[in-house]
Amino acid sequence: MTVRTRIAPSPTGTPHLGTAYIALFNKAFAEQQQGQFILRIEDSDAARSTKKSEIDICESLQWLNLRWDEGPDVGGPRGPYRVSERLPIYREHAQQLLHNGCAFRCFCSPERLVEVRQAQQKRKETPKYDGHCLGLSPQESKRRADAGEPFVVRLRVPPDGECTFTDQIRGEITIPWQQVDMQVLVKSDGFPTYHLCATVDDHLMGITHILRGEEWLSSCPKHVLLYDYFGWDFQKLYHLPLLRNKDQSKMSKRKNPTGIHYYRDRGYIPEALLNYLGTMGWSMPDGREQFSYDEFVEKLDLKRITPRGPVFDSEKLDWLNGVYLRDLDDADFQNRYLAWAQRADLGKLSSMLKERAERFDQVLPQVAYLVGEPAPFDADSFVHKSLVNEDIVKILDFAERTLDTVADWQSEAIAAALRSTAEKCSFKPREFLAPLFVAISGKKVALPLFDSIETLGEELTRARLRTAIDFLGGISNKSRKKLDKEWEALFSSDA
RNA sequence: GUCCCCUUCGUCUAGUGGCCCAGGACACUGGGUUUUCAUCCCAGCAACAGGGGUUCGACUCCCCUAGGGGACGCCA
Repeated sequence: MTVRTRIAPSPTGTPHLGTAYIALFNKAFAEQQQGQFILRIEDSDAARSTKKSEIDICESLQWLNLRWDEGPDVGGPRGPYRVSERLPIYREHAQQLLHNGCAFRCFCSPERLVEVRQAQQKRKETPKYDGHCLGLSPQESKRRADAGEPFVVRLRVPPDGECTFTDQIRGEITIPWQQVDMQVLVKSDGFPTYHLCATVDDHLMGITHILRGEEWLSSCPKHVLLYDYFGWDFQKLYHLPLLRNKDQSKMSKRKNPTGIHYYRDRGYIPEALLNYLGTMGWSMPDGREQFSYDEFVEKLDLKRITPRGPVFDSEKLDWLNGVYLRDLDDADFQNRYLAWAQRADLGKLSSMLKERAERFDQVLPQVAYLVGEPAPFDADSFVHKSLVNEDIVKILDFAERTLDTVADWQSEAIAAALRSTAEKCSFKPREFLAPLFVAISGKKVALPLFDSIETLGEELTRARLRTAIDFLGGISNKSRKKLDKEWEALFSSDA
């Protein structure tokens, strides 16, 4: 039996480091076993999935050299490799479950579901579906569906007993069925949920080993049940630990740069990043911390994966990247850093740069803070005639939240969003923008703010804002709460 | 709240009952090499969450407590 592994990202945002982490282990293991590594695009959330995100994901995995043997772009014998192109397959399988009584139609309105959930929470019970439509006769169920009443398909779950399965990293795990919700398998728009399509596709695509994030551990019983209902053999499961923030919580963009592009744009080289990711929850038998991807493939032993969630330590990554840079021979180093600095998006700034320069030697200093690190702040970087420290921190924090909502990362959209926030919290645009300018550029004089932000990109911008906030003393839990409230008030008054 | 997972230096980790009064790496501190800086070299700091068992012997096995994390969506 050939080993087949997969990674199934959902194209709903910027490519995440966690995806690269999981991809690395899947790919390396498949390669070691002379099997195949598959990329499947899990675009089962029609509302949030975007083509751009899919392209970004592919591109960032390619940058890391984590190429796939089968996938939406390269095809393969078990395609198609996009959930949205496999709808008839899921429909057929859902039909089968319905037919066997392993699943049932649910006609409950979203409003009712919310009510039920709230009542359960009030009674301190585990929120889950109350089984309202469980008792519908097949005839009744079919009649209502045929009459055009909207419905979802839910998984039938045993009322008692427990589910036992094996995670290859942790051993046997037992979860009471009472804890397991009657999961929606098919949404009212006819799309499958993750649980249905992932299980069906993993089987149909011949996946033999599932290496995925630990967040899936508690939904395993649903997957076990589905495999049981279909009569299929279950894959070997490996739940890799979740990458963590410094405070041990699941790595998130609010607390850490999580986008793969961020690391590329800051000049980490793929070899180093991959190497570092390979030391998260795993170690070489001989303890070596610097190793190439090929060495990783050669020595990878899934049994050596630890279940403990590792904190992503950017300082150690910096050190490792430095080691790699120093190992490059001089010509290589030159080629690579010049290639890195050769950024097409810098071209957009030409008109602004021309106005501000008489010679090329005056151009470089102007873009320095966009291409490289900005000058460090000093005591009076943020001093402002009408703003106190507290205002400035608030502005920086609100700017970060505002930028979160910008879907189209263009200077016009960025400008509009920030201006609107400034107005809402009754700052003059000039006041609101001043601290941002310093936070972004590190200087009092620089290229226009919104264009700088556009060029910097989302994560780099976020990182600068956060650095500035830290420089100003950070945000205590107490003031964080206050800011949350204030933001909430501004935001909801919008509606 | 319920369920599940986890618990070795600040951080990443080695350790699968005696080799461990716990080893390596990052960070930090001190020293050396170097015209500066960086690199490099040397040294130092620093951990088995707590409590019960099991055992001749526990970092390693079991139980409890505590702490951390995750899940509880017509998101994945």
